[in-house]
Amino acid sequence: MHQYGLKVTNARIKVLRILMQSQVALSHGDILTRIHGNELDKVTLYRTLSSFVNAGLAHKVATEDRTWLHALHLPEERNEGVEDHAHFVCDTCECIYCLPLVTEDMAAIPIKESGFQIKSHEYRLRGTCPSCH
Amino acid sequence: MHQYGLKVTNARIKVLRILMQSQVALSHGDILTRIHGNELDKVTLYRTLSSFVNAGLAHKVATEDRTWLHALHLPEERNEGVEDHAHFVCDTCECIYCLPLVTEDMAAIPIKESGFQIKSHEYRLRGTCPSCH
DNA sequence: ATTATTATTGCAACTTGGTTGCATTATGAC
DNA sequence: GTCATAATGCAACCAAGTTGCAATAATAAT
Ligand SMILES: [Mn+2]
Ligand SMILES: [Mn+2]
Ligand SMILES: [Zn+2]
Ligand SMILES: [Zn+2]
Repeated sequence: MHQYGLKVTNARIKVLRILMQSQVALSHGDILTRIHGNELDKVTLYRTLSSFVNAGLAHKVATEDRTWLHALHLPEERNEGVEDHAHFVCDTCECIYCLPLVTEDMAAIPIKESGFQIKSHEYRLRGTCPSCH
Repeated sequence: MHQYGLKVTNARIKVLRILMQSQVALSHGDILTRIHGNELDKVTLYRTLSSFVNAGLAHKVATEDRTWLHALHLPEERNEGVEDHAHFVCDTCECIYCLPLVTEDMAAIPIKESGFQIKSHEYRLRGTCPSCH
């Protein structure tokens, strides 16, 4: 965490652990309830999460119901220069999975000549996740 | 509008006109300010928009700052059975364009064998739109 | 055309997810 | 250990969207 320019605090250690243990992106509420005893102010959690995002440790995903989910960056993104990955939204459990899915080559082609200059892209899939069928 | 099972009202006519005239998806606020004199209750506008969505006349797109934009369905979707289209988000003007971009074949392949059952998908591009460069 | 049925509208109050200001406390450089 | 600076907790706040309900307008029935 030092290497990201962040002071090591109690709150950050707890939240980082929780994010590391999760297969899916987590909401503010998800994280709060996973904190034993709930002993963490909600504002502190908001600020902890955005410190992770600013430091480049995590990223956030907007959901359909106007909330943010947070997840650590994928290992692929750490090592190589992969910026964009896909997300899978489960219709049943509402979970959002980060998928190390390379979509680069898909991007430019279709609207190449239309005056849109593409810099990045997100591919979002919906359906049923492995643990829901 | 009758054909969609909706009563023809003043509010709906106004909002439908505004949506038809726009190249990009519009926010609640965008639409309110486009209404001459502002003479439309904010709740009525919310309900007008969701009546359009429920009736199958329009659709909504979630933005990064957790609000909804609304746009009429593309003509392609009306005629054929095209369900999903792509969106282009301009970094500069923040506008969101609906793109008649067929992404069907891209969907299934990469995570086919992973236990995810894909039902629909959205492809979101970011960059600079034609009127911003 | 008049009336009756039913959906739509407007207003006020409310909910929810998240932010801001500020005094207190903890971290890490020295 | 001392000190500068950043993180925390608390209360108040904000903005997008929702709900309840009485008044009103659109259409169907007569
Ligand atoms: Mn992700
Ligand atoms: Mn669209
Ligand atoms: Zn699931
Ligand atoms: Zn633009």
